[in-house]
Amino acid sequence: MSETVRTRFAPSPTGFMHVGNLRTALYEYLIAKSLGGTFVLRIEDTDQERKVEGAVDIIYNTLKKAKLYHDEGPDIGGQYGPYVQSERKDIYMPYAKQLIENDKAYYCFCSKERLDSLRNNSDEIGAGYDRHCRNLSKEEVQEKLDSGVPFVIRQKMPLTGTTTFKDAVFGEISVDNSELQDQILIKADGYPTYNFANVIDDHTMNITHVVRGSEYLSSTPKYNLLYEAFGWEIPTYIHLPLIMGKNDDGSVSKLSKRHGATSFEDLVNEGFLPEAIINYIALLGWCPKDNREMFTIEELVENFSIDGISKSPAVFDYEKLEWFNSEYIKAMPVEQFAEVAKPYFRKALDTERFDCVKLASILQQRTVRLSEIPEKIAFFEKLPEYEKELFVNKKSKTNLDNSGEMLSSAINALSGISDWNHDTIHDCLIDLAARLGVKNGTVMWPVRIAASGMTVTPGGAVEILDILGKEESMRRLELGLKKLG
RNA sequence: GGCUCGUUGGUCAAGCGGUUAAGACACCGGCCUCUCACGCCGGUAACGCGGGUUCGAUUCCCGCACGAGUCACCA
Repeated sequence: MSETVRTRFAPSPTGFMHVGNLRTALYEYLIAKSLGGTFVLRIEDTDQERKVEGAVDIIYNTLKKAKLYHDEGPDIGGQYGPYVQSERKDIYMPYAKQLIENDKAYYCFCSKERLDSLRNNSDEIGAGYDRHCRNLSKEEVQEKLDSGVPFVIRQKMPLTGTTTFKDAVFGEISVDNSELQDQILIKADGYPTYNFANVIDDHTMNITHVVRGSEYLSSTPKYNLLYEAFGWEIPTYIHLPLIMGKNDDGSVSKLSKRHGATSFEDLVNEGFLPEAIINYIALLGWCPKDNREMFTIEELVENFSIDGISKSPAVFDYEKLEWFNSEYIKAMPVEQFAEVAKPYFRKALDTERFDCVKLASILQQRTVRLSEIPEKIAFFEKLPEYEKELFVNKKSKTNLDNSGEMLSSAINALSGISDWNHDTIHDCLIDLAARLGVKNGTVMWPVRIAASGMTVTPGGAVEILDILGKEESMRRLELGLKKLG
């Protein structure tokens, strides 16, 4: 028995990574790493009907992008393998049989139909299984087994008493044993249920800290009864508060697809950076001692502690995530942001013709989600149709008359620039405003409108002209002048 | 419905018997400014209710209310 902390992330390959799952993975990783322990990846694919092709790869990719590197797992091995439950199929049955021998479990031959009718005929919700097969005689069992009647194996719950356990977050929790169903351990197809596989795997993989969502809180006593039946040491439980989503009517419920983008992939597609997502979800249910908010994954490892985990559910707030995202974007060196943003540039324009770093520099302070980049820069590629009324702006003191004058003066002045760059354009236009005795905006507004065809643009007139280049700039200014008549 | 858990501003949350009850997001002002942003300054806004315990409860206990989770051959 080693003393090291071992946690495990045990997702089912469903084809996407729900943020709730990702947060669980994150905390499991943080708990292990902050305690110098080991983080294990185990794939729980005992539900053969819900298998999804390629789903395991999504898990690997997500973990990698999120920098939640596991120490053991199906892809990298380890001394507690195999790490895929379907490959461990044979190890569960002997344990189940051992339970039967010890009178802690029993064969159940009830058909699905019988169970269904049991449910339908009961007016009470959750009436559950009637324990019909619980007291079958040895002979009856043997006879059915011999004649090949399909069976499941159910856990034999104590009918009286209470089961109590201690959770590292929620404290002591007690449940009356009479509340516990005789849950199925081994399904008719021979596969173990999650409930059973989990316990067997966690124990045989030497998991010391079981971390999971608080939806498992009320079923944990069942697992403990299993541990006790085997005489195994009960692990440390760390149940995490749920992540909620806001419904249209203002109520909240466990975050699910109807709340919008709720998988890591969705979020990335919507233009969020993995670092921002991780940083945000780290704070959903955990708070550091010093209330700090910005954390790299390494810093999270340094600062994480179990006692900072909260009990109450947290509503997932896209606006706060957006704030984190914009903070991460702003913190990048501009060249790095240009690289990250390049795929989005391509959606709007020909990246060969424009300076991506310059584009990045005007967008960096204004980007909340990467996905909104294309619409912001589309005007560089193609000047949009626009009404001449856009030239009218009260604050800049421009109107249909003076805008034309400004434009023609600007064209005049700018045409003299031989070295077309940000500074020369800037100085030229500022000088012009001074010469004409008008405020800077009176020159800049019409120029920017003519250059972009938009009232709101990333960057100002100078930046836009610079990126457009002299030739295209002059063409657009002339066009604007013509439009003003 | 039974059981389990939870309850500090709209949201995330600090607080762990005595505080002017932090901070962040959002929101609202102002400044900066060639638009929008960024940045800076400032502002609005909270302890679910009722009983105890205590000199004193947001903090401890009990009820209630509200909310959530869970009651599958899904995980």
